[in-house]
Amino acid sequence: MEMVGTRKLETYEAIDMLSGLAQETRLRIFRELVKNHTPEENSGGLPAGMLADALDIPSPTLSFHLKEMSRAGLVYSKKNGRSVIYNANLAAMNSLVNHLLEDCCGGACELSLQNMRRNS
Amino acid sequence: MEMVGTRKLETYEAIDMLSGLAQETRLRIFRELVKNHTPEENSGGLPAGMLADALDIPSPTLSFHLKEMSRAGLVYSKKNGRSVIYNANLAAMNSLVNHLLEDCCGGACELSLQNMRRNS
DNA sequence: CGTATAGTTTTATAATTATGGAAATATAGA
DNA sequence: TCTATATTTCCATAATTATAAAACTATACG
Repeated sequence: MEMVGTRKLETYEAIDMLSGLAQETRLRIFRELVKNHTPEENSGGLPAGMLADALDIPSPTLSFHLKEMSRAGLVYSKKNGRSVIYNANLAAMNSLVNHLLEDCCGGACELSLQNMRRNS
Repeated sequence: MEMVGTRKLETYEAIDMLSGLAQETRLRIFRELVKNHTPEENSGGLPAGMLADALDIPSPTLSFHLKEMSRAGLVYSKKNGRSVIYNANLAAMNSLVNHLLEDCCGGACELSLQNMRRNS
C-alpha cells in the first residue's frame, strides 16, 4: 500500500530535506505553498512573484531558497508564460516523515505510529 | 490520547529540531542513541566517550553537537560518575513528526496519516 | 522590433555553523 | 592529595549559508 510519489530516502536526501525545512524563511515558503496546494495537477501552486508578495521576501532571496528547496525535492515548479508556478511536494514530506520514523527512530518509534492513529 | 512527553511545538522549536537533525554527524549521533535506547528510564543511553568511539568523532566536536542537540531537545543526559550518559528523546521526535504533519502539511497530509497506518 | 514584466543568476558581504587542538573542569580511586 | 579518566569549554580557523542590489534572461504584447 505504497503511496504515489512516496519512496524510501537515502540518508543524504533526508538531510537535504531537513535542511530545506530547517530555516524560518523556507518553512514559511513551504507552508504558504501547502496553503495553496490542490490535489489536482495543474491547478494549485503559486507563482514566485505572489509568493514574494505574500511573504514579503525580496525576489533574489526567494529565488535562492526556492532553488534550495527544489534541489531537496520539497517543491516543484512549472513554467507558465513568464511566471514560474511553485508547488509543495507533499509526497516528499511524506517520505521524510517515514524516514524519520523508520530509519531514524528505528523500531523504537512504534509509539509514534500508535499516536498517529488518533488522527484517523 | 496524548502521548507522554509529546506536545505541540512552536515553530522555532520545530526549526531547532530540524536543524538538529539536518547534519550528517548529528543524524549519526541520534541514530546511535536510538540503537541504544530502552523504554525504561535509567537503563539505556550511551556515555559521550562511547559515542565518540562508536562514531569516531573527536570529543570536542561531539560535545559541540550534543550541546546543539540538547538545546533542540533531541537528546537528554544524566551524569553518572565522571561519565555523561546521553539518550535519544523519542518523544521529541514524535512531537516533530506531528508538527510536520499537522502544522506544515496542514490538512493536506491526511494521505500521510493514511499511509502511516500500514505499519500497524 | 521595443518595452514592460517575471524570474533567475551574479556578486559582494555578512552571519552562522563546523572542526578539532589545547586548556580547563569534574570526579573516581590510589 | 595526587593522578588518571571523562567531558566540556575556549579558541582559532575553515566552510557553509543567507541576504539583497545589480545585472541578466526569457517571454508577452504593442
